Amino acid sequence: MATMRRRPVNITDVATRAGVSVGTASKALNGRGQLREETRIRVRAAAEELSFVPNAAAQSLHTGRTFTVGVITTDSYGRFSIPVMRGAEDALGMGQIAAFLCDSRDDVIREQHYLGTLLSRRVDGIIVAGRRTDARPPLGHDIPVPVVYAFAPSQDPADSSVASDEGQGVREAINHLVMTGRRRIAHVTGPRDHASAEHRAESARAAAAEHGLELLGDVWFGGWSQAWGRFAAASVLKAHPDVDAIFCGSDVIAAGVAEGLREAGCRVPEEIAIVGVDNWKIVAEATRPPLTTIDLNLEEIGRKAGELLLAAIDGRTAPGIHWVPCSLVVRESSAPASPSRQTFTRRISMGR
Amino acid sequence: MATMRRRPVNITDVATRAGVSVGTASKALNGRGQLREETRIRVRAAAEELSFVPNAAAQSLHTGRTFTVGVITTDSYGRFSIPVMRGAEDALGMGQIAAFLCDSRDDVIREQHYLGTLLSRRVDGIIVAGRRTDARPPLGHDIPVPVVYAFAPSQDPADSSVASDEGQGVREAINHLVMTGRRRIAHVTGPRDHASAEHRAESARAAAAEHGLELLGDVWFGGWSQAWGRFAAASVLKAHPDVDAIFCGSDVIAAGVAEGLREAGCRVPEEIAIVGVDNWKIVAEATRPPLTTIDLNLEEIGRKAGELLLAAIDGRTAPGIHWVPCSLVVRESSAPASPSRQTFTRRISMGR
DNA sequence: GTGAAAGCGCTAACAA
DNA sequence: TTGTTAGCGCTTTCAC
Repeated sequence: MATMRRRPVNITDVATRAGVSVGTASKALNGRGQLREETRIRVRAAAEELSFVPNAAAQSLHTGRTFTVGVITTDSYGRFSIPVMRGAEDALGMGQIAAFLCDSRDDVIREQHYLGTLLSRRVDGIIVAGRRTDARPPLGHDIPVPVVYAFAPSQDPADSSVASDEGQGVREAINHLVMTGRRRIAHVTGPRDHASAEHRAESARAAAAEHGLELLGDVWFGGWSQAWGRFAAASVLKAHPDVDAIFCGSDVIAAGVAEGLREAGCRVPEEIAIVGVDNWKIVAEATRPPLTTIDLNLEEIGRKAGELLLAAIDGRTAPGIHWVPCSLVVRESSAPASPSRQTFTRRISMGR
Repeated sequence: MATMRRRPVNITDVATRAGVSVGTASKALNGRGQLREETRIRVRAAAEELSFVPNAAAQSLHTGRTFTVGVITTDSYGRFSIPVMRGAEDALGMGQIAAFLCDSRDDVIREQHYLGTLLSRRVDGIIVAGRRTDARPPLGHDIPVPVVYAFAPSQDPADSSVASDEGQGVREAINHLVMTGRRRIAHVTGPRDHASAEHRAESARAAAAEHGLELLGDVWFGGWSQAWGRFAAASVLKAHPDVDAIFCGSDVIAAGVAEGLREAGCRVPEEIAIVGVDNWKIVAEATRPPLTTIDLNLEEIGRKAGELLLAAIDGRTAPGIHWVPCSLVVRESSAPASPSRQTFTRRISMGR
């Protein structure tokens, strides 16, 4: 029930109620000092009856710590920041430390504003969760509390950052395709001027080269949309009728590719395998067939960031970028084609 | 750059630097009292040089206010809570008031834990953002700060809640379908035991009845998945070949229905119109054709909740459920069928 | 074992 | 116009 506001219960109230001094009450509640067991119990009972909740602000005035961290995210939509934050929360001791979530909406002014807000609240540290995978400018200079960058690393190598090892993830995806019998691999991805697209493309080229392969048509840059995926599927089929796998720069693109292939009468995964990136379940699991995809392990990134922040708060800083490996989540879209079927379908494809 | 932690600058440092007393420094910085302009400037300069940021905890000790509110969400995924929170933030004065975001992960224990955390931080108020649209148990009894429930209203009518007027939204959707020439409307939705599904279904029945219509096959309950939408599309077509509109309980279901219809060779919107619920853009805009859908106006709900909370903090409580109207977002999936084409397609459908 | 008192950073009332 | 002081809620010596 929405109750009338009243002066909060403080430790003096508790002490009075228990018939002791505030000092004693404090000791009793925090289990410090030498107290008679009976007293301790009496104080605790009084606190219970009055629903006493200690004032964290007053405590922090003393300890110099607030047991609060700030999380600044540039990702309004929350798809990246929520998992990161959740992981961070886990690391930060199951809520022993609370988190201020600030959504900067990718606006520098807002970000600085929030930085001020956080500093005035004397947070013990700050996690900056980005949306892009390319490095970002540092939050500021001479920030008096530790800062850890999550997902989007800081451009300053002296900062602590946690990032996804996409190179390794992409390599695993390509290896997986090759090991399940695919050799004619195309790569369909986002815009050429997005660092993450370019970076994944470079990794894909390198991974293919390790197997003595070249990507069909090098890289198909476009957009992050499902529509681009559909369009690209048709284009790739036309230019390379013998394609047997399409590695996509995102799950959304992959969903579009799956749709495009299906409409072109192409069977996935029998004729062509698909692999995406993100493991965004709402997309990956709803696609037909469900997508094999690279999970960026966002929660793990958040957890690692939380751990690094805790260590830094504790005085043990660890500058540089800490890479978190990706995991390949295998679903139906990349099931190996059986050899016999493979030959059969290949012929079909060739004749298209 | 990650800088070494050091004792934060306090107002005493500023005062010393400016050669005045702390009281004077306080007045200068807060623009209170009578001061010589020159002094004010000197103090401000000192504060600037030292990068002084006032300690909000110490301030709150005095004012009894923290200018901080808590937002407890049960929605781990963030799809509902993020827009709500963003709206709330707007209302809370563009960051003059900061928000603690606590993700209870739909767990009562966690929720109570966070409640304690928030109360110990002496938040000025709490917003509880739910995921379901049905009423939820109150956060607790005798909570010493105002609480406003957003999206999922409280079961206690004495509480302040902000909810989506889904009945109105559904009515608008059905009216839209009827006004664009549809008369044989089916309703495909989530599980029968979900309050929001049952509630939307009831509204759909009532709205249809206002036009003297009955829903085809009453209501098709199932799941919230795209797969159910696909399956349902086929079922509805089979049972009612003359269906000319399908109103879906969510955008995800609607996406499945669209897919199912397309695969059955049915053209949308020429033969059959589709309307969804959520205006979840990633789904609604990616569907072919893009979905007409009911927007629950989550941001507006958050904004309203923020306003109510501010008023309540100010002593002006407003118990009861405050309904926020939904908006119908019209896209291609419900474009009116041209009369001639309508006749043509009808015949096709009948012959299937 | 318990109480009294100082002090954390800040503001506001009062003194000078 | 500026300085001094009490006190917000709490913890922590240090006396008793």
